[in-house]
Amino acid sequence: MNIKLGELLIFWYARNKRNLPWRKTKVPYLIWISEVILQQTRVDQGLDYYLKFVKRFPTILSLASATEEEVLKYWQGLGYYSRARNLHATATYIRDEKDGRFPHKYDEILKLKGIGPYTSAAISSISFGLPYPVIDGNVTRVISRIFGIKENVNSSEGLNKIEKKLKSIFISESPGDFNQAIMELGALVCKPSNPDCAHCVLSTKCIAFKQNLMNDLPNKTKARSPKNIYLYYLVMKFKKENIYFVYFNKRQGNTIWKNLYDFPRIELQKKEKKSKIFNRLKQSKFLIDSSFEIGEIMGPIEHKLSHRNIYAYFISISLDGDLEKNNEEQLVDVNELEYEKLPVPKLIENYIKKYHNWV
DNA sequence: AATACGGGGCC
DNA sequence: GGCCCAGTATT
Repeated sequence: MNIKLGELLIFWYARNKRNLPWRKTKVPYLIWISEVILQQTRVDQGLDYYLKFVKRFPTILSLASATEEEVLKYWQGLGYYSRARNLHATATYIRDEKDGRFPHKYDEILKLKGIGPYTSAAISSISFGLPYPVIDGNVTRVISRIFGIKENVNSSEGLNKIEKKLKSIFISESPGDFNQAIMELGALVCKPSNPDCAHCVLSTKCIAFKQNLMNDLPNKTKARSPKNIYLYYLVMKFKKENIYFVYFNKRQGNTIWKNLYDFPRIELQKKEKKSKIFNRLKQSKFLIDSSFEIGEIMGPIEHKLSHRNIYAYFISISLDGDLEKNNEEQLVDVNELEYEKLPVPKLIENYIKKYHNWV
């Protein structure tokens, strides 16, 4: 008896898989949403977002009918917000151009905004039973260990080897189960550090295990260290008809947190003295013609991203009244109730929750 | 081929 | 403090 490696994987998966909501369906829309949420995101982090998202937007049509702002609000805190913008854009595209039906072919799915090779293969295999193997971080790790692939998996050479070996064990009769099985093994057993080889169904066939290379594989290019930036947010408050408002800024352009809201800000590469900040502040285009009073400064609040270490300061500023609107930034005056509907970056959410007072 | 894009968990 | 995560788009 010579059981195939792929069969072993599927057998293990059947007995050990987690009970996750998107595993109870094959509906392309739901698989799509789950796969996009899980891009660069762990199940634990994405699970609640998935449940709330599909409850509010249960169909392609409901998602297409919503505003992007509301979709972003449901995404708030999850990061990589282009995912949410692309989901919304693609939903409207499918509604308007595809008769509301999700495409059925790998190549068609691949063309959709926000869907790359991984996600198209995942949807194709899980929803439509098409024989496309997925390659994600889990698969790369599992394959490189099983076959002892030492090439840098970030290189095209390494990736080609991964792909070739993966195809050699792929079970095209059960593509969805195979794909989820190998990812599940990567997530639960063949973990990045301290893999649980003692409980791995593949250990006897695993080169990394046999040669004790588990902690050396996969061989990856190490990430560059993040850059420090210093943000000085202007929290401009004023009173209108006995209600307190703050100016928020809808972020424009192709940059971080696009279409989310924060405050007008001064961005610096280095930490500067308060006096220098105040000088910059008084000359800022928002305040140059207004009368105002500087209140307390909060911070720094540290906010660490994969590519940035942000040190954020929040400068409370009391205005006498309305500001003249500035064209370059999209300023909106927002009160406490209106704020609840606005999508904001986690950093801003943290500040508001912990430190901001509206009056 | 390299970089931007978020945020959280683990060691 | 670095590494990694059910990646994609852009340069």
